[in-house]
Amino acid sequence: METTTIIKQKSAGRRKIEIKKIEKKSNLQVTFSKRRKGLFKKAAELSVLSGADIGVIVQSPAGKIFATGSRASIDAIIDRYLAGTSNNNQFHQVVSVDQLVEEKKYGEIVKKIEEEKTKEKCLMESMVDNAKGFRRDLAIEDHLTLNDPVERMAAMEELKKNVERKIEKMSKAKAIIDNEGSENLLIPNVSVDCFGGLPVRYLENN
Amino acid sequence: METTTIIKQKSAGRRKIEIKKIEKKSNLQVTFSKRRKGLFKKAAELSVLSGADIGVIVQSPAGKIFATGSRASIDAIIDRYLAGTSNNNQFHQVVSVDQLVEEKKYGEIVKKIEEEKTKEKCLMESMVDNAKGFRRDLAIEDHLTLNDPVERMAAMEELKKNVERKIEKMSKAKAIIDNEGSENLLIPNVSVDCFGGLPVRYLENN
DNA sequence: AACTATTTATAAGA
DNA sequence: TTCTTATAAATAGTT
Repeated sequence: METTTIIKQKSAGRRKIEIKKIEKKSNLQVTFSKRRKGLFKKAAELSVLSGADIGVIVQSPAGKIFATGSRASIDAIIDRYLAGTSNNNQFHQVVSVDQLVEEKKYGEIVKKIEEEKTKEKCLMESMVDNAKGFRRDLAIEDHLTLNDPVERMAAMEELKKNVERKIEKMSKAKAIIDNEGSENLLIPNVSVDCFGGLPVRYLENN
Repeated sequence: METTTIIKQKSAGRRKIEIKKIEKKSNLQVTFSKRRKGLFKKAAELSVLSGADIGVIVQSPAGKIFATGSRASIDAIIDRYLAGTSNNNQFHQVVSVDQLVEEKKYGEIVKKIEEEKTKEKCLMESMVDNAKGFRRDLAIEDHLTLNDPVERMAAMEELKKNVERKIEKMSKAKAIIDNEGSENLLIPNVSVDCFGGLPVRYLENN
């Protein structure tokens, strides 16, 4: 007597897909859901493992917005992002005096300050009359309890005040550079990249 | 004669790790680098596959900042993020009239507008005197060519103007609600979550 | 929502 | 840093 063993495949299993817009609406919905969740998990893991501050914001095709961020609040990250600048591939040097002091690298501090001072001086001289090249400014609030137009307006007013404070700060910074050098204008290194629309080019070598 | 076959393991292979701060500095550096790259790849893939707008910003423990964003620019995302609000778990309904029109769901449009109108009215009435609960406002610019204090100041001025425009817009929105209802105040659904510091809680059920 | 075969990401090691 | 490889983790298609 012969027996036939039928192994029933319960699933076809994962298949490779091409990374391009999913047209089938039901598939798109479920893929968005799965991968959005996966992305947030990866962000959280990276933050915990490395201590990095991370902010992620996603808007689904249906217009629903999801955001996640690390402990230091997106605010602090954005603030530093705003303070930092890049010009094509010519980045400013990362300088964190506190960190260097902690590592007792006083020589490096002096060296970096001198470098920054030179850079800022050059930039100041060459770009005073060339400050119109920006196109976009972003405003964001990450608070959880804004839920009516009145609150939102109040938040906007607050943001406006914050911007004014930042402008004041930058004015002082400019004065300091003019008078004393750029010791108080230490600038974090910023790498910015865009994907979508253009070919995907996430940072490979930084 | 006997032969002994030695199978040399070229690598120990991947091992499971616990998701907690990596203490060994060299490991942390390489893990940050790999996972940051992986995160950006995932973000780019999600954006392409689903057409979602995505912004990711990461600051390494060393202070270096990386950012990536989808085609519609982080600006547009943040703008909608700012327009949208959430109150604990009581979210506004996603309403995209264009989308509904495309799907010829006119009945749903009317229904949703009515729902929003009711919600806004309730919120307006109950929260007029309670608009002080926010704590943070964020300012960000994602332009690549700001590279000196003068340019940054100019950007700040521009941001200030944008904020003023937004306040004006919100004022108009408020007037519209008062006079006509909330048809022009369709609010995206916003889900915000924080990880790090607090226990990791990325969105499981949304 | 679950399942699972596969693909993809990645921890160590070289 | 860059490469390899064993293994862990994510996920596409199915139910």
